[in-house]
Amino acid sequence: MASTMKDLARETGLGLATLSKYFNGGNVREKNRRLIEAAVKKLHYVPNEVARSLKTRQTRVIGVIIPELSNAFITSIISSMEDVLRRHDYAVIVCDCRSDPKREKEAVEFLIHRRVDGLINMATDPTGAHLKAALEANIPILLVDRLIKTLRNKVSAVIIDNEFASSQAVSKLLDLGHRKIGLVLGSPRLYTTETRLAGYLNALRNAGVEPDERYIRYGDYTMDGGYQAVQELIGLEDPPTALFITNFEMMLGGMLALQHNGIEIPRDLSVIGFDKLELFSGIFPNLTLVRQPQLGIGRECANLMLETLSSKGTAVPRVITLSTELTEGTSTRALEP
Amino acid sequence: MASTMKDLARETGLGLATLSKYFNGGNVREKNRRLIEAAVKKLHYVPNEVARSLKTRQTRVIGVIIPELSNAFITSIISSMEDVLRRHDYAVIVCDCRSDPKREKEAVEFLIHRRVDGLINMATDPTGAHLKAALEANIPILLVDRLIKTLRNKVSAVIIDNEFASSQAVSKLLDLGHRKIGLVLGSPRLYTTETRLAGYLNALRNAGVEPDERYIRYGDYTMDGGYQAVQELIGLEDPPTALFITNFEMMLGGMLALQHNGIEIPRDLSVIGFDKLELFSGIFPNLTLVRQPQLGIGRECANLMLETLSSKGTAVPRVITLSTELTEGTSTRALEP
DNA sequence: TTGAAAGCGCTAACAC
DNA sequence: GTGTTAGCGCTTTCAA
Repeated sequence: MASTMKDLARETGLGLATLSKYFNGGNVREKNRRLIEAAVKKLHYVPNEVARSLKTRQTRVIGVIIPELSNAFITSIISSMEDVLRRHDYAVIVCDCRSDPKREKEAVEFLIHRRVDGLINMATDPTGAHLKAALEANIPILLVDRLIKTLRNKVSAVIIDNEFASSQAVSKLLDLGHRKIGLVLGSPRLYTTETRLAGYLNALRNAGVEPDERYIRYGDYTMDGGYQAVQELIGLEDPPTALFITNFEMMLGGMLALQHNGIEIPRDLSVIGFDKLELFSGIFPNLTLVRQPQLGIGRECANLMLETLSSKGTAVPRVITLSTELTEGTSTRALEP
Repeated sequence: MASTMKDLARETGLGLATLSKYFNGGNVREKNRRLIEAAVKKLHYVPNEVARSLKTRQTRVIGVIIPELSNAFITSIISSMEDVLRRHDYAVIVCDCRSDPKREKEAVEFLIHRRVDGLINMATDPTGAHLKAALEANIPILLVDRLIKTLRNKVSAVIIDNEFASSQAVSKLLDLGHRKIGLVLGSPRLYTTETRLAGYLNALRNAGVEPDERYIRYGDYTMDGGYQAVQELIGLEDPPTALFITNFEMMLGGMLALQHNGIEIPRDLSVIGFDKLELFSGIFPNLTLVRQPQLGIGRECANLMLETLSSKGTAVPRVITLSTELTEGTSTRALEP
């Protein structure tokens, strides 16, 4: 059986209060500190975080709910987030809800029972219904990547400037003379889908180009979806001369579709993609793309959560918007008149 | 403030024991059960798992320590593992140690403090030194993917039959008439590296082929490493006619190297790879490869851990070896004499 | 600075 | 079946 503070008290002849103070960084007489340290070593004492949690009413655990763990964009965020959090002695419980709103809600409940100190969520359910219980339980919530309208001003968030990212990419294509620009989006009601669409529309309108519905496709953020969407776009009677594909998986699928159809980039079609993931920089080396600061997102999440936690409820919800970068490759070219 | 069982007791007029029994699935008079359910609803009662943990001495938390979260093979294991575990009301704390033995050891300590019920570890440190504290604390340990020699018969494990997988792949190449077979391995001291090497050597020797050291390269399980290794192999004076590349990342890197050198598969070189990851089945569609049952590995891990936990220390350490599958594509061909 | 004692919310004897 | 009670291992007043 593991030894407890009581054992230490007996061993050292000190009181519980002194020991507790020692472990929590308080001042203890030099002689006693040595006494304690010796006893700790002798008895292999390890503080019991569970008991401490019960008393302090904080578990130092953050629950993280994500749509998919098998997604490089998400794991790189989690990875950097967990790094910062653990360095501050917070543990991370990850719940993968497989993009299923029902599972997502269950995960919230699961984590509430566990009395997590905070919740970080890349939301699957765009209505935010799943977070109601956490809101009522007064658990700090942090949204990542996807805002939820009904929770505006109620919870903090770390996002990227989707509208700008999208309009910047599209403007780039417009500048090159393209007018027929295909857009491949994620699933319809998602925050990122809607904001990226908005950026696209803005850019077109600012350039005096009337958006054409046929050029807008939804690819579910999956590779198959991207393949399908691009397939449809290039099959149009009056196909686009340029493509903006708004996530990594769809980009891969899209590239395949182009390959299968013998369409060469940028000779036949200009393409701007999304997300640079190290692993694949080699495969399609020269794509022009919108890069999100994954590591920065994770870090900001961790820090914002830490800040919220240490403010003990006085913190006002805050939205941190990180900017993306358009890195130019060789997958776009000017449209000859 | 959240309500407690005491509040429920006051509300219902029942004793704590009755309530506790109710929540733990015991028999309660029908009238009382209704009383309790009404009170739970009214007071928004949520059981406090922390208090329960303190009393029962089990946290229902499993600590998982992995070398990298940004690795599709690993996340798919974790994903299926977490799924099963959460269904049994166990939470998973994931610690990514970035393939750093120091961080790995810290993670073990971190999790011990948290009083996790069990530890699942894809080990970075092949000596197993990091697990000593957990062993002493009598925490059930489960190794995944990589065995540790010094812990033999002391801890359970879920692995694949690396030797067989490797020798099967190499035999396949031998059958096709290849004698000069290049092997790209992971980092030198890793379990998987050593066992896959052993399988390679066995297959060669069984076929009466003397292994050639120049054909054996270490690619660190990274894409760059794979690129480099393949680059070296094809640059040899007497280059191999076939390649066996023992993980997914190195395989990608290797394919790139071949591409850059204008080497066509299988015309110029036969290749067998490792791990099928859905996302990329489209990119290199017809590779012959060794497939590991990732989902099965995760599931087996979860079940074995659950079993160990419910046996309350009476369970004998057990190694579960799952088999791989060699799926034939079109990346190999018979060597013409 | 230190010690005694109360209590965090729950479970599990034990007695009824 | 149900109630009473004593902890689980810690933190934290309050006095000394």
